[in-house]
Amino acid sequence: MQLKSLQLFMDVVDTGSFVAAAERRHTVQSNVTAHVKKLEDELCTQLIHRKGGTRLTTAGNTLVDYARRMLREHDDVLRLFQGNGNAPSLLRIGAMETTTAVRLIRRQLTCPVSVN
Amino acid sequence: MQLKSLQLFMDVVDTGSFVAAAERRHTVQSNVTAHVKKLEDELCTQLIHRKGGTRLTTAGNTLVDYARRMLREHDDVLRLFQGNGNAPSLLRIGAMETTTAVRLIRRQLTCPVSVN
DNA sequence: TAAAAATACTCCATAGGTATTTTAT
DNA sequence: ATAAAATACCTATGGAGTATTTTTA
Repeated sequence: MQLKSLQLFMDVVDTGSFVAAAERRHTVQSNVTAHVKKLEDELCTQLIHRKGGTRLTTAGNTLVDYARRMLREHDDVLRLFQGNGNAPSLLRIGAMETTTAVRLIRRQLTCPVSVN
Repeated sequence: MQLKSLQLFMDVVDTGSFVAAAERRHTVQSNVTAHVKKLEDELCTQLIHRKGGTRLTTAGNTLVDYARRMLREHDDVLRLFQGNGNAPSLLRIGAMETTTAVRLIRRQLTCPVSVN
């Protein structure tokens, strides 16, 4: 089971549709379908009725409670760790050439870095 | 962040070494290293000191609390959903030919299925 | 020098995407 | 007829493994 699947599942629950959930998470509908389906396979139960607008099954309703708690913990730990002690909060980047700047922003920045 | 990473992180914490954690989870040491490293990258902090036997950093100690809660919820939901109502609890497989039986057990069984 | 962890690399599963088909209003 | 979900298919990322190198008691 993946947190990402639970997240997408909750997005479907919140928005009421797979399409809307995909938009909210900046992904595509088929990806949402795949994640929910995987959850359903893992738990061997249908979680969402797909007729006449999405509606939670009993099992789905049960899962919601657990998903909320787990995702809440996840959010908490992320918020706690970002902006922690030794990590510099300021990122300054300088470049002489436009092309260089373009190359700089192509690098995926994960941890905050200071360039002096 | 993945639950699997948190699980392996906790295994290191519990066993005191990457090698032992790998054995416990039936995987390899380099995999444990990769998962813990990924967590450290995501949180931009070192979680475990690797000198003189593994020892938690302050950040690692903080993470332990969250990891425990999340993994506990995960275990709970799995236990709750296995052995649920409509899923048959008995699996019976029959085959006339040895080769057929061999092919049968090659199929990864996820949800419980009854074959009559 | 004998362990444990890091690193380099390979391979394969699968997540994420596009395009299409099916289903239901 | 149209909007949403399922399905088929493709590609690329990254997880899991082997082998090796570094590290440190």
